[in-house]
Amino acid sequence: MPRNRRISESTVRRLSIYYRLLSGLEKEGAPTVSSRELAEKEKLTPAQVRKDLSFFGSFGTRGLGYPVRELREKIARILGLNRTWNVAVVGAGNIGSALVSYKEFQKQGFLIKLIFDNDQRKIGSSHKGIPVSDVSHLADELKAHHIDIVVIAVPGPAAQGVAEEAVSAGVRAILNFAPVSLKIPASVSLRNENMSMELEQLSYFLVGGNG
Amino acid sequence: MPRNRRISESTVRRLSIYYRLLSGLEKEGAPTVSSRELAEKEKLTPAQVRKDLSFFGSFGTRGLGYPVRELREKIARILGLNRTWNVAVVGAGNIGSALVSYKEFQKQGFLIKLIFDNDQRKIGSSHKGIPVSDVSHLADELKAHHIDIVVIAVPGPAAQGVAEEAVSAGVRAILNFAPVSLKIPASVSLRNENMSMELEQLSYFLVGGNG
DNA sequence: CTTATTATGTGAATGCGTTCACAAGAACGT
DNA sequence: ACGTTCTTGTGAACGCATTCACATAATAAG
Ligand SMILES: NC(=O)c1ccc[n+]([C@@H]2O[C@H](COP(=O)([O-])OP(=O)(O)OC[C@H]3O[C@@H](n4cnc5c(N)ncnc54)[C@H](O)[C@@H]3O)[C@@H](O)[C@H]2O)c1
Ligand SMILES: NC(=O)c1ccc[n+]([C@@H]2O[C@H](COP(=O)([O-])OP(=O)(O)OC[C@H]3O[C@@H](n4cnc5c(N)ncnc54)[C@H](O)[C@@H]3O)[C@@H](O)[C@H]2O)c1
Repeated sequence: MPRNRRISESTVRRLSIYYRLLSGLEKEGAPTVSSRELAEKEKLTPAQVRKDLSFFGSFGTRGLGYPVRELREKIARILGLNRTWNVAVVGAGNIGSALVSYKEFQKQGFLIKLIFDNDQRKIGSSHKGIPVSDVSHLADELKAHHIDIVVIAVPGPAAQGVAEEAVSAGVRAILNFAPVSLKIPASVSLRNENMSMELEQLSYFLVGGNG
Repeated sequence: MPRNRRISESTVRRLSIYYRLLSGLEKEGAPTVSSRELAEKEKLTPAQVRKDLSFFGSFGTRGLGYPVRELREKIARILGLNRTWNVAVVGAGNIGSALVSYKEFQKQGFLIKLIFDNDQRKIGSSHKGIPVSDVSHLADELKAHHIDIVVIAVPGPAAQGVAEEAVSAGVRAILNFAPVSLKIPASVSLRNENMSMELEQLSYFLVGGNG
């Protein structure tokens, strides 16, 4: 059980996948699951599943598999899903509104506490019970509400400024929907969600990789 | 210039990044750009940039760099961005509506031609000039309109069925927003956009990788 | 024309994630 | 109790992506 070792990004991504599978299995009442079963549900190999889990300990029983409930709980702790996180969304536009409307985030413990915009017509109105605040108070509000994660859903040109404000307020995790490369300290975790890029990957596949 | 060779997914993803950077540089009027400059704008090494581009040919001039306009056009051809693609969105909910409202897709050549839903109240209404069609005619309409890419924005339980319909209609590329693992033939290109997973990766980082 | 400078293109080296292969452990039937 | 079956956990082998390092070439200046 090589704890403390650096875990690869791919492994962490797959932990999310296992977590989702295990949640489903738990609802179905399955007591145990084998690495083979988990692998078949996604497009993985049993060895991959076992190796991933082995980085965090030995959770399985030889000849039997992994205890569903226990493993799900263990992964929840590893991923930090056994608690809640305070989230703020910046940009009350199409994407921002969609995110706020999405109930699953709250159920998973990602609590959207604040929404920001710079449009006076939107400020003061409310989305799903959460009032839209003025982005000019961003840093102060982020601090006051102990926001852990900031979601950036503003137009590209505004994204860098928002990111810097968030960082200055002590935020250590950003999910960015704007199609720009944010420059922030390495100590802040950044994930980009670039839908255009996804479409471009599909396009590349469709043309077969040559013009 | 090792053409025909299999290009890694990471390389293709970075091509999208280079394309965006080059588009910006072209607007600014920059005639050439070096691998070092490109690398600095993203978080890459110059060698990475050169290696990526070398898979497709020799576009640069030693001592000078790459011609911005030419390289952008070349990458556009490689990624299939020098043409248009017909896109259909299935699910006229929060995400589906956000996508349809997003003008940039059209500018990039991803033309959203059809929207589908199964809610009678939505069918017949229109989003941004595109009428919402009944999903029960999905396969026929996809064929009739020569749809290249299907975006799945329906609730998880409905996603697999939509994917199968799309595949049966000959669609070869799918962008899936539902948090499920779609089972489709390997000949169909699939990209998943799972926002919950992105938040979970951030959460993992915040807890430091241990419970 | 020569030298200094800059920057590409690419084999070779490196590093890292994935897969292999098997010893070891647990359950179950006889 | 014992053999059969199943499945984990993991060192080792493998393969692929990244990085290194340098020969090559173009430009510009003296
Ligand atoms: N909608 C999509 O489907 C889609 C797809 C891909 C990428 N994106 C990206 O997501 C981001 C948001 O897209 P959208 O469609 O929701 O845009 P939108 O225009 O609908 O919303 C942007 C919101 O941000 C607000 N805003 C602008 N500047 C601001 C600032 N400085 N501070 C705070 N708020 C500010 C605007 O008032 C608006 O309400 C953009 O960067 C876009 O490129 C969107
Ligand atoms: N909204 C978000 O921020 C968000 C975030 C993460 C993931 N997602 C995922 O994206 C998907 C869409 O989310 P949403 O928020 O837009 O949901 P939504 O409920 O707003 O929209 C779903 C739409 O699909 C339609 N629909 C349902 N079954 C259908 C079927 N069989 N055929 C055609 N249409 C059907 C519904 O009528 C509705 O209009 C879901 O799978 C959700 O889990 C959404």
